[in-house]
Amino acid sequence: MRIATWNVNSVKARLPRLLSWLADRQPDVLLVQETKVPEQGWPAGPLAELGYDSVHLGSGRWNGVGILSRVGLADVTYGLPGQPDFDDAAEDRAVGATCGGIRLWSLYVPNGRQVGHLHFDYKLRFLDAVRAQAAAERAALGADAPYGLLGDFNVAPLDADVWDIAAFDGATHVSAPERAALTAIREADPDAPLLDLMPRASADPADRRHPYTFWEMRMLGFQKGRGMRIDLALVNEPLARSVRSAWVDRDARRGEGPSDHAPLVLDLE
DNA sequence: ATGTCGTGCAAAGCACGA
Repeated sequence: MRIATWNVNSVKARLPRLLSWLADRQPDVLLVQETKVPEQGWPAGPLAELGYDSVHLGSGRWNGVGILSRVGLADVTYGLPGQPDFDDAAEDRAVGATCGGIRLWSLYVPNGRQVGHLHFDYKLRFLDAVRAQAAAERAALGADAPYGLLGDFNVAPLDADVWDIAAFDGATHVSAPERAALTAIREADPDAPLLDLMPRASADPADRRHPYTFWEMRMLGFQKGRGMRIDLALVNEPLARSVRSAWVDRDARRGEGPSDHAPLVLDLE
């Protein structure tokens, strides 16, 4: 079984690449973020032609999250219970479902913009809602139920997860409060922490590069190797023990018209 | 900080978000 997460940065602009990626890589489940389409723009038909059931949460030009599955798609939850609003509205940043017996969330954590910005506080509150939901859900499902929070967290967990930590002095994505919020999600149950699965940088087992998942479009970030590992898979032990390999599909960042994010792929036993 | 994208408006360039 193969599970992947990918911030596609517009499902409309990326549809040809998305469909060819699905055909090539054959994931059983794909969690997508930043679809940037309302419901009527979701390409359920073309995805069904490739064998995927899908659900989508989107209402406009920003955000939007979805789940594609060919191993079942049950108990769908649209949005996080207790999710904070921004500008008096709940944004389309979280959808959960059970696929092939695994409880999964597709998450698009707010960017934060600048440390101290209203959006930064919103980001921290969103992360806290993720923590609360995961804690409640895991308690209800039981310790043996495989569970994973996947998506674009917009937080680099470690200094090594950005191309040059010195360039991030005072910036979002690496600040102490963001990392503390991430740790709080992982360690909500100290007896059963979620693991931040560290992928390989590519499908090549010998690849020793750092496994970035995002490179800025501006300033030729990819070409200059200026990446960040901000797309994460936080999984519990029952799911982690079945993961044979985790890798970033760097090739999906190459060529004409890529997303600024590469897919993160988990191959399970 | 920004050399790039993607979106939608009411457009034929701009504002916004990342």
